[in-house]
Amino acid sequence: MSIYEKLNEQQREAVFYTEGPLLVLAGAGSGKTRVLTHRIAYLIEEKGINPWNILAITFTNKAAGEMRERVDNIVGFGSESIWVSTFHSTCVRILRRHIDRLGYDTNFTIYDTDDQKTLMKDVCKYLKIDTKIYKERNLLAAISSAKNEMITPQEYRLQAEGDFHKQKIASVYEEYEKQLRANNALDFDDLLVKAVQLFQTQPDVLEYYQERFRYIMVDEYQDTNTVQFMLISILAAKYRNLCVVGDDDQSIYKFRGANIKNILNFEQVFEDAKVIKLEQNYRSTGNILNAANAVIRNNRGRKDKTLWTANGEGEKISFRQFDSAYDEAEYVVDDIREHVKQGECAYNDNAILYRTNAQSRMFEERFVTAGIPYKIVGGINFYARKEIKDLLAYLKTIDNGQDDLAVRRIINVPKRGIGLTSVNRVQEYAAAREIGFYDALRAVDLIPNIGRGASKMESFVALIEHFKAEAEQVRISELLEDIIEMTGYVEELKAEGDVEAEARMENIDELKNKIAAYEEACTQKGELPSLSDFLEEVALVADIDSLDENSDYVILMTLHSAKGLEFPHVYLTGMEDGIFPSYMTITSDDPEEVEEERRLCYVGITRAKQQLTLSCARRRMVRGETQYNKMSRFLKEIPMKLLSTGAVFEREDKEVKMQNTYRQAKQTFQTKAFSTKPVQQFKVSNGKGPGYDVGDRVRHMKFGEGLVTSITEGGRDYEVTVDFDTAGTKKMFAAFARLQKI
DNA sequence: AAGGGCGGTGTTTTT
DNA sequence: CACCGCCCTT
Repeated sequence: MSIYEKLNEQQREAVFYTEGPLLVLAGAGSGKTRVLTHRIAYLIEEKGINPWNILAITFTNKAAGEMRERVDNIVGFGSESIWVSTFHSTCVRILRRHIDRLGYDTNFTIYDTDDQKTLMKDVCKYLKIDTKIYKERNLLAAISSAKNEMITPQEYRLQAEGDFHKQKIASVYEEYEKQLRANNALDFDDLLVKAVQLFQTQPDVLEYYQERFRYIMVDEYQDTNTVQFMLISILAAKYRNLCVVGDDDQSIYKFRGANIKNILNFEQVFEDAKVIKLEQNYRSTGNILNAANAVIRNNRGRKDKTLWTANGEGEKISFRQFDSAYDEAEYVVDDIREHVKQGECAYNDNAILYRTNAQSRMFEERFVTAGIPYKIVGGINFYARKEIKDLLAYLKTIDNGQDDLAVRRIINVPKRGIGLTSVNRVQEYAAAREIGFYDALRAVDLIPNIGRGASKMESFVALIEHFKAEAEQVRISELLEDIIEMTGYVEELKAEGDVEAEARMENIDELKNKIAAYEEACTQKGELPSLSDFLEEVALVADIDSLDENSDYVILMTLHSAKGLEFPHVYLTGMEDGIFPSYMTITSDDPEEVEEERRLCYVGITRAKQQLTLSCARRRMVRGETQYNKMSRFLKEIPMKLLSTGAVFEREDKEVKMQNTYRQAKQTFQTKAFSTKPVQQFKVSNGKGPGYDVGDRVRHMKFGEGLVTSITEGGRDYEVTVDFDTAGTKKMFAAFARLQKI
């Protein structure tokens, strides 16, 4: 029983409150994962609930794995039969069993963003839609939000009454759905939508899962969207043992349909819901927490709460402004190297966070030159790389011949002399007869006007048929080997012989490793590895899932990816208006948008346990042109007293003044939506200088105490000469030396 | 059929 | 800057 005594009062209350709807408002770092794991343990150990009856939904696969592990450590048995997974994985698992009820084949394929775009191109071509006016991206976005609100194409059509633009989208939506179905494919949103539809239309299936999932827990509830809400409400409708955990201040996924009302109105929807607030933070120092609180306080429409901590104040938050993004990266990388060198921390205690993926490049370059191990999370997903998608398309074709997209992707990869004209002929033939592309290909001799393309296509079909037969016999790893061998895929890359081809081959090796790991895992679980299973796993992994705590590298990622994680030292970079908050949100007339950015800032700050460094650059290349940005408005929301005095702030020398005028002129020119107030700059107390003067005694972290003998202005920093008592005379840059006046 | 070159365009953020 | 689509050449 003692494990529950280590929890604080509110945590314990949440753990013991097992029956009926429960909303746990858990501030950042307040131990919500602990609550969830202990709650599961409590259900099993103390309430005698069968692990089989528990469903826990997490935000990432990684979080799911960790939760299972932690429960395992507490309970010691039965944790493997708890259903812990993400919304998407949960739905796939259910759909694999029952989607035939909705007229799909159970070996459906999952389309990623890339596939969706390809399909949308086809749809637009077919409907003769000018993609200059209706961009694929926007069409897909419109469809996605419709799906997130559970609006079917038919309903969309009805709502579009009298609106030409919407009617156009309705037609696209209809055709898009039709083609998905024809390809026996589901997109990401469909996974959720079809699961809800399944429950809505198949009472026996619903009954089964309601009986099974008597206790439901949802993590990161603030980021659920309408479909997800419907899914859990319908599942929980019978037993009503629904526990949701979240923090409205950390809702950062509105752009993908997250509905903050799900958490704000939980008590209205479930009138008898119990609400428990967790406000004690165990993660961060007082200074970090106060900064976070100060920022988030500026948001309206949030549930009132203030995080507090029993941890000490800790170090001050360091803030630095640099001339360029290049300088910023240089500083951060050097700072990390220095800390590690001093033995203060390991590389993987450091995380660099930024608003957009593009910002990672600067840092990457610096890390490469510095020879420091690093890992960039996000950006281009491993499984979205060309070579990986190609090989997976082979596997998909072998697994599900109805996936036209996959077949068309590989029919001429590597080159076999099958051109676009031939492919189009087959496509037309298939469309006219309403059969699949591959099926048409099998009967290629019946297709008119194919000419000499026919024989090439026949041998392609023969190749695939060979693989299909083989797939029945051998393991996936062997199948892939054979695909590579027979198609000459790697051979072609070898012939290219450049760095890029080299990287692609490495990726292919990595794919082999992943397949081997999958097969290994299956053998361990005593299951038979299946191609469909593997492809499904692949479709739903996020890059963040591959983060490995045991490898020592600096971690770089977007603020979004950082949600739910924590690091001893966090660098929050690119703190500039126009970057963070992003240009899109500050020019938007919806103030909610900036509020979401502010929540993102709150998430970023609260990732830090001990040290937080905020940085920005005056000048930065964005999309090929130099931008001059003001400091982020969020920085100004942080009280000065929380910031370290050693930080070098704005220097009003001539060059900078000119830049200021230039950028202000530029910004006023660009948009009037920017704040009309003059830029409020942080100032060092005496107006300029590094905070000490010639003749002052100073202290250095490593060299001890000494006398400042000269200060000269360098390019973008002061060069300080110090006569140290023990270490001799050193010249150093003020920004790096971090000298303290004594 | 395929590859190279040119111009236009555009970004938050992700399962 | 980097990607994509289009057009041109071979």
